[in-house]
Amino acid sequence: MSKANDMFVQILESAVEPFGLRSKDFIVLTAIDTMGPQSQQQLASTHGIDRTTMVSVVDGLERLGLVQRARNPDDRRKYAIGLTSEGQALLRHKVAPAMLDALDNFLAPFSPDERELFNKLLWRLVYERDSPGEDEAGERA
Amino acid sequence: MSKANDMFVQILESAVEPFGLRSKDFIVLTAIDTMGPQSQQQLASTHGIDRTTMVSVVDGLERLGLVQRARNPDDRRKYAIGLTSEGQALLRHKVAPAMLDALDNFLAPFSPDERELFNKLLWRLVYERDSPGEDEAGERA
DNA sequence: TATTGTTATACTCTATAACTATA
DNA sequence: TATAGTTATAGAGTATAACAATA
Repeated sequence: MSKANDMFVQILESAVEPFGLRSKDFIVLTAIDTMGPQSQQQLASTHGIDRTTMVSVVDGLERLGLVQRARNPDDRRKYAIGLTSEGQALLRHKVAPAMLDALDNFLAPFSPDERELFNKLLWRLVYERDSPGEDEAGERA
Repeated sequence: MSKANDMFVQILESAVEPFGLRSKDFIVLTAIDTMGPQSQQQLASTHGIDRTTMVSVVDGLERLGLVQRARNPDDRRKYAIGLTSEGQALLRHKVAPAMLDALDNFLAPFSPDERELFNKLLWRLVYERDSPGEDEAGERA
């Protein structure tokens, strides 16, 4: 399991590395492209990233000219982190295709049916579970 | 994938934590119990752990009285790290069962057939792959 | 008072370099 | 000269605490 995940992570990291990105950057760019401009808190909490870490992630993306920090006029404490046109173009035409390629490479040992099956099993493993930590009364010493 | 692995790791770590152990410790203890006394280098390289890290892993296990450092008489540079009787008893009767319990808990969403299927798919994902990095000539820009 | 973003700081994990003793 | 073990050190990566601006 962990070995497969290590390969998975390394393949995805290698896919975005030529663009000077980490997989975290891809996640953030995709979230903005999909959901629209968001605050750093939203971007952080949605993806289980610490908000202080998100500062440097956005710093890096801004330095690359891929996102821009605009203030949210409705709540001036928040930013509205949005994609620049360059950021959107790079994500859609270069980075996302590279990620899809990498995922395809990772799943190369599987047939299309097996890919679907594997995905379903993984999904159930994560989400089809009794409320975690709720039945700890029955734990063994 | 990574989310499932995070759960996997956390469940296994929680299983050995009551014994004051980390999953790395379990791996080392099991390796010694299975293969017999080994040098720190063997223990390290076999499981992709750095040899300097292995020093502190063995330090911790020795402090807990679970392993002992004996010199290898055939090559006095090497240790022969062996289990103490306490270490073997704890591993076999407490830690290993806790690990099996944890694994069972992790795979709870699956039926027996699905567990076997999932294992086979994972195995193929890791090992049924073209020699990694060999066909990079065909990589895209 | 609480929240957003920021900075400085600390902590964990791991890797590198240099040393010793042995081969 | 090379290897096993050790130590000190440095580098990621991440988390905690405290602060300013805003709500």
